[in-house]
Amino acid sequence: MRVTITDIAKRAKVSPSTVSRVIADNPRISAATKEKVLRIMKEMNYHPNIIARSLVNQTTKIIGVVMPGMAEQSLQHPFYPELLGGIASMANNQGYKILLANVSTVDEEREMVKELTFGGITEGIILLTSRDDNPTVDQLVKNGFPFVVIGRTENPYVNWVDNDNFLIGYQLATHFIEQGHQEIAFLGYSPGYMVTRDRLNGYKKALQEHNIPFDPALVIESKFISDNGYDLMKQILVKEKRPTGVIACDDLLAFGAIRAIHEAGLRVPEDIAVAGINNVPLADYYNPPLTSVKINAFSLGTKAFEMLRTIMGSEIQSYNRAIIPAELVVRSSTQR
Amino acid sequence: MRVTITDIAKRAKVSPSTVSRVIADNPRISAATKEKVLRIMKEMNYHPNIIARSLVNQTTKIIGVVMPGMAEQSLQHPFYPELLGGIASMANNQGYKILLANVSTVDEEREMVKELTFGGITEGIILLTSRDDNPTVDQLVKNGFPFVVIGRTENPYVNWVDNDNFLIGYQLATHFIEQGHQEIAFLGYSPGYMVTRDRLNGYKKALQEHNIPFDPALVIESKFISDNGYDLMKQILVKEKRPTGVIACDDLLAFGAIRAIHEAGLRVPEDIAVAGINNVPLADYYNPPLTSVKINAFSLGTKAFEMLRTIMGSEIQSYNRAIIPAELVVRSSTQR
DNA sequence: TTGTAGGCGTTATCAT
DNA sequence: ATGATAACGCCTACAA
Repeated sequence: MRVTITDIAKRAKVSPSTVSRVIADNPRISAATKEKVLRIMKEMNYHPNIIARSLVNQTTKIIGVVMPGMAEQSLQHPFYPELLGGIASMANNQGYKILLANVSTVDEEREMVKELTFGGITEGIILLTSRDDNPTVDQLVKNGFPFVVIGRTENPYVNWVDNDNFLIGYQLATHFIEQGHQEIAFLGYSPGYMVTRDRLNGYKKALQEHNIPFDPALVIESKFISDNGYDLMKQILVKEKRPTGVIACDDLLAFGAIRAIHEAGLRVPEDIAVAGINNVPLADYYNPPLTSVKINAFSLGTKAFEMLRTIMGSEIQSYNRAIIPAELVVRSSTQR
Repeated sequence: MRVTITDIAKRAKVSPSTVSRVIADNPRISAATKEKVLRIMKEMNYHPNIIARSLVNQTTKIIGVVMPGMAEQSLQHPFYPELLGGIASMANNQGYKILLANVSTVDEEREMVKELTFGGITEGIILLTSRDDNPTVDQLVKNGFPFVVIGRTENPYVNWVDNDNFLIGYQLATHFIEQGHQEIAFLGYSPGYMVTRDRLNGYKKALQEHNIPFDPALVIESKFISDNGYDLMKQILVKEKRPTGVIACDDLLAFGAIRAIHEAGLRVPEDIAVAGINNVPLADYYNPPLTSVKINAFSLGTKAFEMLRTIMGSEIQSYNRAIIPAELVVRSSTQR
């Protein structure tokens, strides 16, 4: 049996409320009893029951983090863990704990969010998503529950933090153009995911600004995060008009692409320059080192938590957006 | 204000206990009232308060996962997220939620574990650790709180799941020896971490079995997980007696080492063969593809949860160990 | 300064 | 089949 406030009270010959006051560090208590109670608490190895406290306070100091398909693949990607690290670090030193929810299907997500919101166990939610049509988001909006989305959504009534993916696409494409490229393939476009759409649009904008016609044949679709860059690249290599540059929507895609290029007897960057996005640790170690875009996932996480706190603490409704700057990291894979 | 069981009761003109019975699907209730209550619950969008329920049930359906230094670097490593995925997937479909605790210091870890155990919020704990002297472990043992360690510890009174690191070291070394190597460096030994010690011992055993003298000069120490394989390898390359093979305790270390080797104008595997451990996704994409050991982190996670459940559900004390088999994945980096 | 009593939302026991 | 009541462990007016 766990030791409770009443046990302490009995032993100290005081009332439970007195003990409670000691715990709360209430000033209206004599130094003597305070010290005595404190001593006994230590003796009996007392620890307050968080559940009971939550029930009366209506506050749990827990936030929920909902990740899609974690069990399967998402967490495999360095992007997610870094994000999580950011959230956790911020949450932790503000005394919050993180309830991690991995959901594999949209239905699961809906149910999970329902539980987390109505169940009273969670004070706020951070939702990782990048899909356009997320019913969960609409649901949360309807309930007026405090939540923040990481990844841009089209629903205007949400608080979100994200990178400027349009800018990322734009900067990458500009970088290639400045290096003299005209035929630049875009690898890993995934309709239904705003991320890749924004990036593609940025890419188009850059082309347009330099009067380079946009060629849809150079856009290769794929699932958002996947390791099939190798196959995608082979699709490109068989075409008669070979691009001189490749922008991949993810570093893993880029690595696969490079392998395909090498196998075809071509060199990177001399024959085809390649860049990725996300700047995974190994981008720097790869051969050749891969030009990429640092997404600052950790900051995305910390910012998201910060925003959530603001929302939770405030009575006035507001819809906030935060853009975490991304950073082009140029390495040998795109340098002549 | 959130809608409670009493609100439902009033509206349905029944007592709270009746509503509670409906929720619990108690058979001793008339179909009529049951249906009515159910309907009103839906109408009013009722959801049970998990906190209140936990308080009376003394059960939360939450387990804690404590990771060291997550905020900083651990989570960066593909190993951890995969582990987490395994735990989460298992937990989820058994109706458990995961409370994620990232701790950066030993003190923090101790405090966190105290809160999680005595606070009553958590029914069991999975502790990720690989350090020998973990006071937290001793503490948990002392309290008789259900917990499972991922990573072997020396304390005999713990339940743990791990790979057979001795075997991993042994198999890797044997593989090198079979390829004709005699001078095999061991990169990334880290005293204080059982993992690397076990691996080193396995390596020694293999040497011994083949009558190859053990040369301490070939063992290069480093912090457990770090990205300084490049520098470590340079230390080796300046030595007069150059090894023909390198076993790195982690793939990232191996990647760095390969870069150093290439920079020195040598080839992998022709001049020096290199293998890593953990089989990160990019091992396969690297140039050359890296021989590594698949750790099956996901299984480590699922098994850990399974074990935890067993412990939580059983009154009889027992100390269980589970070994998740690792698997040597031979690629070009060690093949002539 | 300290104690008493009521309540947070639920479940479980005992009546009816 | 249903209702009243106590309890889970803690907090907080209100009293003393």
